[in-house]
Amino acid sequence: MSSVSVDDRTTKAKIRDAAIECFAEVGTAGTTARSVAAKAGVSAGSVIHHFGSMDALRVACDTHVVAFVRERKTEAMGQGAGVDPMAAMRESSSGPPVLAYLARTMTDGSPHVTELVAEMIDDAVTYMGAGAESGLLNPLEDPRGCAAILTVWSLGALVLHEQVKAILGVDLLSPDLASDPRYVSAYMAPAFELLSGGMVNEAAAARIKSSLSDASQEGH
Amino acid sequence: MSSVSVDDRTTKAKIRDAAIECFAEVGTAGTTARSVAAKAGVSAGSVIHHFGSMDALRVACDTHVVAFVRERKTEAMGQGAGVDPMAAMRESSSGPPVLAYLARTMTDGSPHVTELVAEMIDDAVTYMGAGAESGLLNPLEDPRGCAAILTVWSLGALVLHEQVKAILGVDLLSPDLASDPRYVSAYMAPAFELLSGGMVNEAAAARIKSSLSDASQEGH
DNA sequence: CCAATCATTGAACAACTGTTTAGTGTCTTG
DNA sequence: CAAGACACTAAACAGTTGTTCAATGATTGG
Repeated sequence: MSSVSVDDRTTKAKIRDAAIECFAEVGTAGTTARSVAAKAGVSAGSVIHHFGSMDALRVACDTHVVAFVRERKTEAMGQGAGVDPMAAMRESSSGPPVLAYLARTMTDGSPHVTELVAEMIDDAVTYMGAGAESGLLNPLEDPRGCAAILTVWSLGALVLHEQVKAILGVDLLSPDLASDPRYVSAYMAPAFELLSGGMVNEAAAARIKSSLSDASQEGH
Repeated sequence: MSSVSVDDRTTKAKIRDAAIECFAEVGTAGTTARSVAAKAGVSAGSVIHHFGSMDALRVACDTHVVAFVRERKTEAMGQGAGVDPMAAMRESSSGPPVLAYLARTMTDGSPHVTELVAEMIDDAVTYMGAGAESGLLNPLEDPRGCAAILTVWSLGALVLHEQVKAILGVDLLSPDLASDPRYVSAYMAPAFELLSGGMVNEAAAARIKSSLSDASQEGH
């Protein structure tokens, strides 16, 4: 077995993975060609030689991460709808830190990432439809709208993982998040309370809902 | 009236406001001393002269924005609890773009911003308590936890405002957001549906809840 | 085995960064 | 009115940035 602790990645792949790490750690503007080169164990010139420019490297990382996430997603969907579609990406300990990369670069406006978000909403619609059929979830008036909001909230919490850690003591990027008791008690429990009819009074909600639809009618 | 279209701000205040704009537009790492100077109509040396260093300027912006938000917050709380505590900051059209600044810098880990988030959670607890007394909201098992989750979701959506604009066609930073019919129909309506007991089936939620509390007990 | 392509490097480049400095006005204060 | 403190600037500084380039070593196809 020659593959024991031997890095058989291409130099280009090494550089790409190192860049993903850098982007995840210090952000898009903070990563330099030389820091990527140092982390990959090559020269700065080699980074440019393989990718042409730092912008192109950024694009290559975007497409690679998005493709990676896409794979894991379809993998996870094949095994039935879990409650947490992001668990698969979190728990893949090997390879570059794709979740941290997404959390960092989601605010930098990459078109690939925006596409990915749209796909995640599509997936959420599917997941929630399956949950409705199994009786876990109620049928919704606006399934796509609800899936979009829920996805944005979920991704937003991920982007704010540092704030979440400071406030709730929970690291949303931790690979073994699901088994963290604080995650269950401080994050999942309140979230479930809010989403299982705990927050807005139903009678009041009906009143507000009608006034909302009135207001949106005015707009047309 | 000598105040008609006369900028009576101190040079220092001009520089600070220009810096807030720059940070909001291109982020912490993207703003340079010269770009701030250009926007303020002064020289780069003057920026350093007034603030000592770029890091100190960043801190000054943080503290100023946080203080500004604090003022508006207590102002809004004095006038009774509205549904949207961030409306006041959004609609203050004059002055630097504090909301955009927060949305940009919230991921850059400033201690002042973290403090502010903690305060916003405190406020949310108060708001939600008032809502419960007025009958709009149900009493919650974990008021603080729910307030924290709701605040993180709300701020996360703000941080992802560019993604939200691309997906829902709604600009969460727009000063007249509340009167945008797309905001009402594409954001508020689904959010209300989710939070008014629309999503998780109550019977299923009860089952999950008990299993959640079991799991968190194991952790101790 | 030779030639040609490719990978890789260290040095050099211009452009930019934050910051310093010396100098010039412009106030305030005695 | 004189003098010192302050505001402000343009120029220069050292450091870092992305990128280029010439040179060397490795691979590979004929």
